[in-house]
Parts: sequence; structure tokens; C-alpha cells
Amino acid sequence: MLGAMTAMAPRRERPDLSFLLDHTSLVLRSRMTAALGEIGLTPRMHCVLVHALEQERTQIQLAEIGDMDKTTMVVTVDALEEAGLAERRPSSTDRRARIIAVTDAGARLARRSQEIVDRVHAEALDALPATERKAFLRALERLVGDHLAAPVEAPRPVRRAREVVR
Amino acid sequence: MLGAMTAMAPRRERPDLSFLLDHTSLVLRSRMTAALGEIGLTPRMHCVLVHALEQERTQIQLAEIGDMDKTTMVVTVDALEEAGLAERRPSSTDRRARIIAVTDAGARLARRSQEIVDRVHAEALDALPATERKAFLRALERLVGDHLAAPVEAPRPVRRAREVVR
DNA sequence: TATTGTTATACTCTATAACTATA
DNA sequence: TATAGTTATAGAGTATAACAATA
Repeated sequence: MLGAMTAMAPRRERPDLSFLLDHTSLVLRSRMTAALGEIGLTPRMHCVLVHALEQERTQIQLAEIGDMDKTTMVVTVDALEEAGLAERRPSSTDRRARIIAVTDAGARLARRSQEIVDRVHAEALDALPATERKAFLRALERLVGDHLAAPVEAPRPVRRAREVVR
Repeated sequence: MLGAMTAMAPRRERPDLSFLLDHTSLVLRSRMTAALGEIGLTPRMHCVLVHALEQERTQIQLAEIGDMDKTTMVVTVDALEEAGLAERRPSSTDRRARIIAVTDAGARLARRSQEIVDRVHAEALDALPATERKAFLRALERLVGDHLAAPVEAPRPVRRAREVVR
């Protein structure tokens, strides 16, 4: 990880927003991953389960919601199927597409994992006084909706064709 | 990246802190990387420059501050030397250690890069009303100092010895 | 014996490219 | 022609292992 962007002394006058956001985000993620890991889920599996439960969705739609590549979705759904938590079903309207159907076991586990997610979030937020907590969340939501809505696109390196193995 | 941890509907009642922190952190980082890239620096190079300027520091000390591995520090210092921004000098007290000395060009560039860092931070924070901004920063600092201080250590996979090539 | 800095490289993660089936 | 899903793998990023010099 990358640490302090700003020299030590002027921290108070120029708060190191990069460090603060990176650090809190990383630590929260590590807690979330550890907590969900106890019931055999990754954050990604949880994300797919919850949104597949809401309504009938295809892999592409779930990939969009979870901000994953479709190829990452393939391995995530593979893991969910292997664990007996979800199944691929043909879409009735598009024979190319697969609906991700959550099994009963998947639905039960999703309830537990959502409790875990809420608990991990609550434990973090409980460290803040109520007023500050509200302003904190409002601020984050404002940033996500506004100035920090979309990442700057970095130019991606062109990749050579893949080696064909017979 | 990973997106929403929480189903769509209950977002208002159960704010998705993971999503909010991940998203803001990622977008800010992309902006920072793009902005520093315009003067030929990575966030890591900036970080090392700034802290090497503050006082005499060895690679290990700079790695600690930047939360980088010492091997990552090697390539970062390589890049700084190649760009003529810093030099490795033998420590006068420990012949194993190298002091990272910032050149005049490095010092000039560090002033500019710190301005860039401050500007990118300010642009984000300017999106917030003054009161909210203060509470936001206080909250982040409280979390970093308290509940979200340290990541949960994930068990690292054991790695086999490296192949010896003669 | 432990630590600084270094090199080589193992491993993870993510996404691109290419492909099949279908729209 | 374009899209959903799949497979294979390229490439970036990062950290471990091993080592030389020194403490």
C-alpha cells in the first residue's frame, strides 16, 4: 500500500485526504473480507448473491452492479455454483443469457452475510459521535454523487494477441 | 473493482460504507495519479521525495513511512535516481544503509508536486459545505486513529523457493 | 545472529483477446 | 453486425526468498 502523501509536520493544516481515504477503505475491506470469510464468502460472492436475490438478473447485469468485468463474474458465479449457493438458468427471453438463481441455501447464507456486512459497517460507524457520523455519511454520499463520481480513465496499454496453444 | 455490498432498496437506511469508502478512495487516487503524472511523478515518488526532504532518511525509514515493501522502495528510488531527482548516499553511521538525498531539481519538483497534491485534495473537499467538511475530516481522522487503525492480517500463502537460474 | 539493500522471480489479480452461440 | 458468456493467458503489481555486506 501507499502511505502518507503529505509531509509529517503540516498534517494538521493540510489533512492528507488520500491517506485517510485509502487507509480507512483498506482497513474496512480487510475486516469485511475476514468477517465474510468465516462463512465461506468473499465480498464479491456476497455482492452477487444479494443482488441476484432482489430480482431476476443476468450475469452481465450483476457484473454491472458489482462493477466487475464479465470474466470476473464468470469465476464468481463458478464459486457460488460450486458452493451450492446459486445456479445458472437459461433466460426465457434471450438464449445467450443466464439468469443467476439463488438456491435456498444461498438465500439463507445471504441473510447471514448481510447481517455481517451491516455489523462490520456499524462497528466502524459506532466509533463516531452521532452528529459526526451523519455528517460523515452525508459528505461521502455527496462526494460519490458529485466531485468524486467517476475515476479518471488511465490510458490502458495495448496487449498483444494471446499465444495460441494447440 | 468491487461495487455495491448492499442491496439497492435499503441503501438509505443502511448506508453502504464499504462502497462509499472504496469508491471515493479509488476515484481520488485516479485523479492524483493523473495529476502527478503530468509532471512525471507517481504518488509513490512524490511520497518518497517529500519525506526524504524533511530530514535525512534511509530507504528502510522511507519505506516504513510510505507503507511500502523495501523491494518496492528499491524500484521507486531507482526511478527517482534515473530522473535525476534523488541520489543514494552512503550513511555516515551505518555502512549497510543508504541515505536518500534529494537533488535541487528534486526539491523544486517536490514543491510543485505538493501543490498538485494539495490542489487535488482541495478540489475534492471544496465540493463539501464548510461545516460538513470539518466533520468529515474529523471523522476520518478518528477512524484512522481508532477503530480502523490497523488491517486484519490475512494469512499469507506460503511460497515455494525460487527457481535458481545459473 | 540480525539488518540494509539488492536481485530474481513466484503469485495474485484483473482484464484483454479470441471464440461460440444467439440476437 | 452486435452481445452474453466462456476460456486462455498477458501484464501489472507486489511481495517472498535468497544473498552480500555490514552491524
